[in-house]
Amino acid sequence: MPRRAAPEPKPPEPSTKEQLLTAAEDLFCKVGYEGVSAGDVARLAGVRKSLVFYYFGNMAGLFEAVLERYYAAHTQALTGVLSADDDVRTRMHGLVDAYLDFMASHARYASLVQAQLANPNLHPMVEKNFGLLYHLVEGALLEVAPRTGRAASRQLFVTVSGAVINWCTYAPLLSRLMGDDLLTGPLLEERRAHIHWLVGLVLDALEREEETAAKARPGAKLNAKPGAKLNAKPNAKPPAKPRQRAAARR
Amino acid sequence: MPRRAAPEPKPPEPSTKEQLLTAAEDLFCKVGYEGVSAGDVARLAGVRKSLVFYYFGNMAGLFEAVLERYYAAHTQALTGVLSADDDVRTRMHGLVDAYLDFMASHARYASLVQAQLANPNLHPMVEKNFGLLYHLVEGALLEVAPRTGRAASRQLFVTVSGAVINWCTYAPLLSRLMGDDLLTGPLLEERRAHIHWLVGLVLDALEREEETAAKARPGAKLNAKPGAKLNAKPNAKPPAKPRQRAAARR
DNA sequence: GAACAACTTGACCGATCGGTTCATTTATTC
DNA sequence: GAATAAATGAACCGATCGGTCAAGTTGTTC
Repeated sequence: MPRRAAPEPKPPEPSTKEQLLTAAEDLFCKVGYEGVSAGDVARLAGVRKSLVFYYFGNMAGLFEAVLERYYAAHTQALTGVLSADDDVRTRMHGLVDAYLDFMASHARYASLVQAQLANPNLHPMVEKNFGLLYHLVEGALLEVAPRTGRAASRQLFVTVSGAVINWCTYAPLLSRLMGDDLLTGPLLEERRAHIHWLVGLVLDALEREEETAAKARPGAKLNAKPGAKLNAKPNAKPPAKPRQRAAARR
Repeated sequence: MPRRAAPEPKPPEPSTKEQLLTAAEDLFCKVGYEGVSAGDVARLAGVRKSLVFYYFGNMAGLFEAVLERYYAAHTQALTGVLSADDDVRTRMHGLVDAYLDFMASHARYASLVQAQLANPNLHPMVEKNFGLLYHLVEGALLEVAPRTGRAASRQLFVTVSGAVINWCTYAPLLSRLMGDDLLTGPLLEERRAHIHWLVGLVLDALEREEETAAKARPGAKLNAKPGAKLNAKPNAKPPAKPRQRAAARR
């Protein structure tokens, strides 16, 4: 009973391929790519090992299929907020919320990808998708930050993404040290407030720097440089309910 | 010719054990713990595989020996600056410098440890040493930050350590995207300036918050709370040459 | 029901792995 | 130089791995 096209569409009953994919997700996240064998995946999925190779060719193919799922969700989570037409400040805070929520609810993936990124001979698909996400986010940051220097968009990218991701990847470890779960409840909200606070400090500072730079500029050219676009509402919090969670911000 | 004790003490000529250790360092950092076999290590060291087990018992023992070396250096790099008797602001910036310099020059280790930290079933020695470093740094941050809340020391720990470490672990990948090496030259200095700038923003904000909190407090108890100790030199840069590199700070 | 494709099974293969065993060599000590 | 312990080399073992293959089963189409 491999396919359930017409007969009984009510309970979609995951296909063997999907069962394998789900099992592989579980295991990859639990013990990393290198630690998973085809037999493990098949056993968890309740099928024979050879089906792994029937459906995915080899282990790398299986891994790519899992990564594909993850990156699709990841990209979608970010493009949503970045394409909103809020003012830039709201969009930045929205990015933080979207990023943190996504990572907190996909923390196991975060660890999987982080382990891959730390691996010098990383999978081409990880490199490709990381590059895409980098250009996406760094490009968005160029709206408020210069291209180079101590406040460069590339610097902010590493800092902010690290602030989000490391909280999630360190979660299993830090939860033991702190005695509470980092990915839910008060500690997650404390993290959210922390990052929003930080982003606020950075945006304020960028704004001040732009102001002094504009004052120093003899010709009164306004809004001509990156960083100028955010002087609409200096130092204000995002205008009421930018995401579903705005309570803990200030 | 295994031992060179008395005969020719001039060229110390690394013992077989040290050759194995060095080879293991190389390989672990290059392909991660799981990706290294005893035969690989022995081949690189130019000896037989059985010697790995003769000297280290098993692969885990070899890994522990490598980690021991690394963590000793890591801990020493941090305790040095943290025990200095500079004012707290200088000490914080010194911590950043020490941390960044150490990580940039041990980037391969950073990736190795990061991959381990992202691994859910991590090695006990990694967990132990991470805990020690966490308590060391988080304890130091308690001097300037509260224990809980959006600016909590534990929050700052994750943010600052992530800002340093991720730059180094992402380096192989980002260097390709940025077209220049992240771990040397101008990009490393840009990173240094960025983190110092960020730390400065955070310390300034903590100071302001402490001031307003003190004003709100009816009894004029000064310097009673964490965060109070840094109001000696508000918003000033560290007093001239706190580390060997203070040029790029401001 | 014949033909066909999609799916599934279970046995199998060569390679590699961590680890062991044991004989041999080397340096040291008396 | 005999005795001894440390160090080394070489062959080997059982287990597991990724991957293949041929044979079978099941569902679909005519």
